[in-house]
Amino acid sequence: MAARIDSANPAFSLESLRAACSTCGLVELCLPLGLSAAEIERIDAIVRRRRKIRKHEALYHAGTVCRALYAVRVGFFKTCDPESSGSSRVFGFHMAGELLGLDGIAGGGHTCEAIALEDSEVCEVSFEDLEALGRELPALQKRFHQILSREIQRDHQIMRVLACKTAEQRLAVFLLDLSERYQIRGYSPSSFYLRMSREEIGSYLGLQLETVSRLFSNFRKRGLIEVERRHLNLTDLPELLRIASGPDPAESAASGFFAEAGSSPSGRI
Amino acid sequence: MAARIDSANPAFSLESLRAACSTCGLVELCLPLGLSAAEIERIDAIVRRRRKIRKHEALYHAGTVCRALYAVRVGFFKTCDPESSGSSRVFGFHMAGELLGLDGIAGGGHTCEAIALEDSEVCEVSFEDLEALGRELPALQKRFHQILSREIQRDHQIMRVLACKTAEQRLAVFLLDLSERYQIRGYSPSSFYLRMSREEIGSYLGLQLETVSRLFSNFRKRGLIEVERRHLNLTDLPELLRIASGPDPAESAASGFFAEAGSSPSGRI
DNA sequence: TCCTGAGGTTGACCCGCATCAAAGTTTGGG
DNA sequence: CCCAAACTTTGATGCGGGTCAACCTCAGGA
Repeated sequence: MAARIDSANPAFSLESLRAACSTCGLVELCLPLGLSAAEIERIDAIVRRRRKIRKHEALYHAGTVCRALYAVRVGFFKTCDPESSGSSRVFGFHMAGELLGLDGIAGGGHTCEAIALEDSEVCEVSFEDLEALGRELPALQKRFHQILSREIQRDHQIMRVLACKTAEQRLAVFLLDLSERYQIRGYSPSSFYLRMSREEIGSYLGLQLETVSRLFSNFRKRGLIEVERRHLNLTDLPELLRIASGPDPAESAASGFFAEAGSSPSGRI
Repeated sequence: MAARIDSANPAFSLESLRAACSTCGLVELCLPLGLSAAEIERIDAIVRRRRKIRKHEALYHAGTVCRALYAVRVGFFKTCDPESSGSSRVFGFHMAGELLGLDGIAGGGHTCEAIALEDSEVCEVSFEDLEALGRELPALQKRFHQILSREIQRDHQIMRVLACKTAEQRLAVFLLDLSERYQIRGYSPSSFYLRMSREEIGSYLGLQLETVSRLFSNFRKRGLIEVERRHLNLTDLPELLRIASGPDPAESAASGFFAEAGSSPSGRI
């Protein structure tokens, strides 16, 4: 699954087990983006360990006072409210190269939990160490602030969708977002597996699972997608884009969700 | 209006016009929270100027590449999508001591604009300077990260509300949030003026202005509030809390919005 | 192999809120 | 002082999507 990116590594060596960023194919997506080789080696030193998280297991729980960040190396996560009360609200889905745990920085522990949706692997970075190194490497400091700020931007986009868009628009936005993020990582933007259930999609988009299911069927009938269980084929990206940006194609589409998200390869990150 | 807080200052002096944080009554809310007197004096040096923004004027526009942050000193702001298309989506309301412009850090300019809802005043801090000083003062660096992280936490709470709550719950959550933030600033938690229109409230909560108006009337009839145009009196805070946290009082209320927001004086900041 | 439970699809019904409409109220400018 | 525009309230109506329910498929375990 992640072969295409991992193949950028020289090989599966001892080196790649100990060190981290210097030999990682995700260097162009993750924390070290834009840093020099020398700077990246400094980061290697604070990446404590790589943790493997099995499907359905938690990387961290809500309330945990773990003062660390996690970079997804392999796999797929969701962040959500504690599962204690059955249907927990999903805040986001997280792919390789994305940082988890940004909500825990403010103190008082994580406000949500991170669950692996497939067997995954993360790099753990002590937040203390990251701050300390940031004081030495302005480029790292700036990069970290950029990541935090972009998370805020992204949350705003989700708020836009939740507050203003119809169910149909929400699903189109969601599929296009996934598409773009897969493309950035070197995968097909139009054909991929959904790692999450209909219920998790619905929770993320503020919809019921039945509505999500109906919309998939509806999109299929209109020839926009092919869908078989969790395998998905986006067969009409332009039309999906039109749906996502608003019901009225004549509208100048000035400030639609994807007017910004699409103008530059923002994706997550 | 802001007299109660400003009265903490020695006087309206020349000093208070030039310097900033050292003589500011908001020191316990704003960027310098938790820093030593010596550290705060260092911050004074990078607070470039104080800008006055008149009601309805913009502090910054979307797309502006201004690399600065703004701390609200006096007044009240909304952040929203560009007003170009009439009804612009509101992302948040911002009171004294809160930081604006966090979305602009990621580069590519601000993604939204900040409009004053009353005559206001902000302190401008160059983001470059803040990063540089953060490298010297770990406490400042940590405080800044805390602010960014808390903004993310807060956005998650808004997403929770938008995705899961009914109109009635949303308005109750909104009123209680305002109440708490006024209280933190030394004002009455139960009696205050709304600085924003029904339409702006609706935009923020993902509702139509008519729905907001109807809910105000409904709450009035139920004896929860007294409302006269924009003056508001919360006469039954416990019941508002019950409404906000969920329809079922028997529910353990484990992960409701205000289970967290209420347990500690989080407010904004 | 069957059994079981989780996940997915589809239908029927209806409620909450959007939408359209109209009238009252306040504010600010000439 | 008056007028126009902005804001607010309230009513009538309709639809999008929530809710309840039934059935189907698939994966994993005994």
